[in-house]
Amino acid sequence: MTVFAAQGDPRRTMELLWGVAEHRPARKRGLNADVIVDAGIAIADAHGMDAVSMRAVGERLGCTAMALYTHVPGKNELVDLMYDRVLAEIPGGYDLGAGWRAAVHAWARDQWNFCLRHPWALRVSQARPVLGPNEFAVLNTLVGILRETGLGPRDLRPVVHALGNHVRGSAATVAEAREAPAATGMSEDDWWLARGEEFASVAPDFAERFPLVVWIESDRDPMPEDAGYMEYHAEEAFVTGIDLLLDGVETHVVS
Amino acid sequence: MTVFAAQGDPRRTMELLWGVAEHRPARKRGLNADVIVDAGIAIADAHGMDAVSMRAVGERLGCTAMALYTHVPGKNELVDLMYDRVLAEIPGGYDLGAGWRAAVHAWARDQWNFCLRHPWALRVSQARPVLGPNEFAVLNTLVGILRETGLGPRDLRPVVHALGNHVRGSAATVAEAREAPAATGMSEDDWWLARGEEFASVAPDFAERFPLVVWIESDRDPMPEDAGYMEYHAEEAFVTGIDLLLDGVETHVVS
DNA sequence: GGTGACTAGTTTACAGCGTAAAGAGAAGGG
DNA sequence: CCCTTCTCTTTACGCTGTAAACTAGTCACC
Repeated sequence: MTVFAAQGDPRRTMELLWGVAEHRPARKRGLNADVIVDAGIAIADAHGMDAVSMRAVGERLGCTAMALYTHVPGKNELVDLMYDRVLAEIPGGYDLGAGWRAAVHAWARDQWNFCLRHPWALRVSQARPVLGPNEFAVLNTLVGILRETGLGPRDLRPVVHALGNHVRGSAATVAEAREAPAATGMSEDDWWLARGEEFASVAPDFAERFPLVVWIESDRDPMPEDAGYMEYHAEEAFVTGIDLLLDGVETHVVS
Repeated sequence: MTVFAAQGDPRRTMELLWGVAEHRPARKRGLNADVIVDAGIAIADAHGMDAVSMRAVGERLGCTAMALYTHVPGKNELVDLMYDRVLAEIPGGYDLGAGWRAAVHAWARDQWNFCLRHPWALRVSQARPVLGPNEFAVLNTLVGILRETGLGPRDLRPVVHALGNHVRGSAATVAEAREAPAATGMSEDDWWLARGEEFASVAPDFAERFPLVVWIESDRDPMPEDAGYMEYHAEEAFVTGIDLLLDGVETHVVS
């Protein structure tokens, strides 16, 4: 399920996001939006987004699924709140002493780590932003770094998009590679082995049909033994890709 | 639901993908893997990935959901087959007469159009590739263009990843923006309006808290009236982002 | 203090999902 | 003609988000 930003009762959701919901201290019996969001995050971190069901969250809190609806408008809104909450982990200030390139790399690295710590966050739609405070804080920080290039908003907007796409895309590959064994009941090695065997028998003329695929996959460094195939190559492509983008940015800076 | 490449009976799935399954012509009563895949694609194109259920596919073909299991191992495998089938639409040859930059742009444009024609294809996991013939054909084509740069596999692999991430990321934003109204029952304009109103009341100090967000969003050309907000800006960022990447590639070519 | 309003939480129910298991009915070979 | 084999249907299970109705506990007020 792709998760869309909340549709029902936008006011209530925004109030919860920005923390201006009137905190009803009276008559609280333990349950409130905060602990529900925490429980959701704990489940998502441990077992993935698909494991986050209203029943599962309720069970973790010792109540029924329906009890949650008193404090949270619905599941979509719960996911929005979870998303904005974890975004707060991302640091807000980067040292610009070593130049904007180094700062962007540090930012990208933090973003990457964040995505792997909370892979489910990658499933929240970017098309209808959650519009929570921490989402803006992250953007504000990145723009603060990029402004050091001396470029203006028109030039920097595509950079922001491209960086975000690259981080999210690379991280998604790794995140899915990690989720897959649990979802399919097959480890990465087993999967590639099983696929590879079938592969040879089903497409014996592979090298003739796709010579350039063989070419692009050639000339690789040997992989560390303990690394997952997809994971290792995705991380490599992630770092090099950031550099590629920044090389492109630099060509505009010089001019 | 993120769709993972098939786990059950890899042999059968690979045979179906590569078309070497023994075509059982005898005793066919209309139903076979091909028409099932076509029906799935038709539903997905018209109503999105979430509308593709075994029951829905069955209904479109005038049979029950369970009848499909005779011809297709399961839903994950059906989606894999749908994915590889539509990938065949992507052209296989690009004119290199105008240089590799123009060819990459043409490739990216075709890829972009493909993603918007079949937005559900963006939901197929990249971590466990489907390994169908058309997936390799697309890669083969792109590498054929990029090799014109004169760079080797080690340099080009990150380029392939970054291009793919950027196209997919940009297209996903648009695709989700188009899906969202149906999923949330609220048009894009209504949604932004409703959110915007709450926004002002809930975060009146926005400009002071996130000055750089305000800055980066400034200095925009006026938007065409008939364009969706997200859609318009995502396409703009897509095209400019490709150029940015290629600028980066070019710095390596010259050296 | 009694009483009505409000609120938090439970119970039940519904329509949808993927698919396992078993049965029905037709086609083809001996 | 019978028996095997294959296609398709029926039924069922456990899962999902959440609407609706109900229960119980707390507070304000006459």
